[in-house]
Amino acid sequence: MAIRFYNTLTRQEDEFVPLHSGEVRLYTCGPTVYDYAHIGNFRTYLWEDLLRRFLRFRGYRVTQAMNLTDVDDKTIANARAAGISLEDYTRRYIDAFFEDIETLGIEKAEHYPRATHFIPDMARLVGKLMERGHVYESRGSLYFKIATYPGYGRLSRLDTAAGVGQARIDSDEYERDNPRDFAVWKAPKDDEPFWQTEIGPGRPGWHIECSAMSMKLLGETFDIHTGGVDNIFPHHENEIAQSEAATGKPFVRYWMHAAHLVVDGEKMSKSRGNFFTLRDLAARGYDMRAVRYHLVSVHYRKPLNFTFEGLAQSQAALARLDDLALRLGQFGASHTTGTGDLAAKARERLQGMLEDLDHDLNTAGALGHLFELVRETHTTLDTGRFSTEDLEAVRKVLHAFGRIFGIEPGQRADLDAEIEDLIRRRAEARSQRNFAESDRIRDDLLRRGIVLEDTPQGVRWKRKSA
RNA sequence: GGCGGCGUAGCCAAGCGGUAAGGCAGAGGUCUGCAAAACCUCGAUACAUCGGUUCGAUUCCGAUCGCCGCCUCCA
Repeated sequence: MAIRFYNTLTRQEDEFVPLHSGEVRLYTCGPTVYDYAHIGNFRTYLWEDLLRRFLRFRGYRVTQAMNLTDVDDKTIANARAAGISLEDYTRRYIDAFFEDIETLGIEKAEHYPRATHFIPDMARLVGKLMERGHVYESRGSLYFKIATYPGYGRLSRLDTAAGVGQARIDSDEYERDNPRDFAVWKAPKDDEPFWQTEIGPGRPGWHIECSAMSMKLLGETFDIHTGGVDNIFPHHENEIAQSEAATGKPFVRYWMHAAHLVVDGEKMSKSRGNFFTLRDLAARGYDMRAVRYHLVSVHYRKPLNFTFEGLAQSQAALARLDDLALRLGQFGASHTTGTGDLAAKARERLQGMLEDLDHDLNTAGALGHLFELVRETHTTLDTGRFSTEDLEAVRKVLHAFGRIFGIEPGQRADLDAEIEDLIRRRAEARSQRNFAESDRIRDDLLRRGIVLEDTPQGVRWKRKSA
């Protein structure tokens, strides 16, 4: 079964075949480090992580680069407002970003290129464009002339002949031949950081950064480039233009874009008070595993309407997965009363999951198969007729889910000795049918956030979900 | 104005030509010392509306309504 991805370039699902057999080169547009990333950003990063994990699960070696934009108008302005250097300012948010992706269980990419570390490469790329006649100068800045690149507008399907509004042109501080021409190199200003390079002093335009770093790390043509839908134009369109104009080669083979997250049906914005970072959700007591589950459970090309009710629903769904894993953990080595029917079902459900994921990462569909298996497993376990093979097969599916979705079911921190002792004492009381005492201990543990469940295999504990 | 997306049960959400997966919430029941968990049963004559194509449409085409995004920095 072939993997198919929706390709923004072709506007259809294309079969995925990497350039180099067995290897995928992936560039995921990363954060501009001027502030904490918000859950909308993480919706995209989490989806990209799922893409990476899925490709790896399918046996590909993945080389991923995610850029950190540490020089642009906002970072410069904010650093100045804070009265510190650009580097000191951005380091704060770079550190926060890495903490956040750790919190969410996002796998580390192979490369996290920082724009300020690749200035010579960008200058070299601009130099190449100059040689080839794609660039003109205006007031010390260098602009890409889109009229010199015939393919311009293919990705975003914008009509380049039609100009943008007159007001836009008049208000612009730079002079350009065509309002859609864009800066590849910005003239130095006294109060802004700039670099001395082979093409003169200045700082890079936004788009040139991704072109230079992606081609340097992944090759002039690579497999997948991702980002949010808002990046389609102008960012990705411009990347294509300058990259292909410089090399004469196709830049990216599959362009994939994630739809936005909205909150209560509205765009997230600080002024509306519906702007959330990961830290905001953690402060409200939400489980980060549930946040991950929630943001990844909706198909990436559909807008995700974030609500706290929805997050609570995801938390409950995830608890069901955790409960099954915990129940499976109660069974030991050998069970041979069954026929292996459950194992067959497990293989079938895993197959279904993978087929849905093959189909443009249909996570919601895949979860449907998984929960079918959850019910089938409980039902079989209730009958008591199952084999070790059955248990192993289900565990394997849960583990596959864990690897791909980045959430291992049944994960829980260990208990401290005092809690363990209380559980033991309750079991003793209960075995003596001293229910008053056992219930008292159970209530006490519940107050400490530990839920006990009595089963034929003995007592099972878990942490109370928020 | 141009381009693109979305509208499926109380909520979330798959399916996308053959008669509606899954999750959450809810009701009843089984099990349990009691709970919890789990299991069983119950929910859309129906997929925004109206037309069209088809033997047959939620699924294709057109129109309408509603919501959202992009066209300027943005995941």
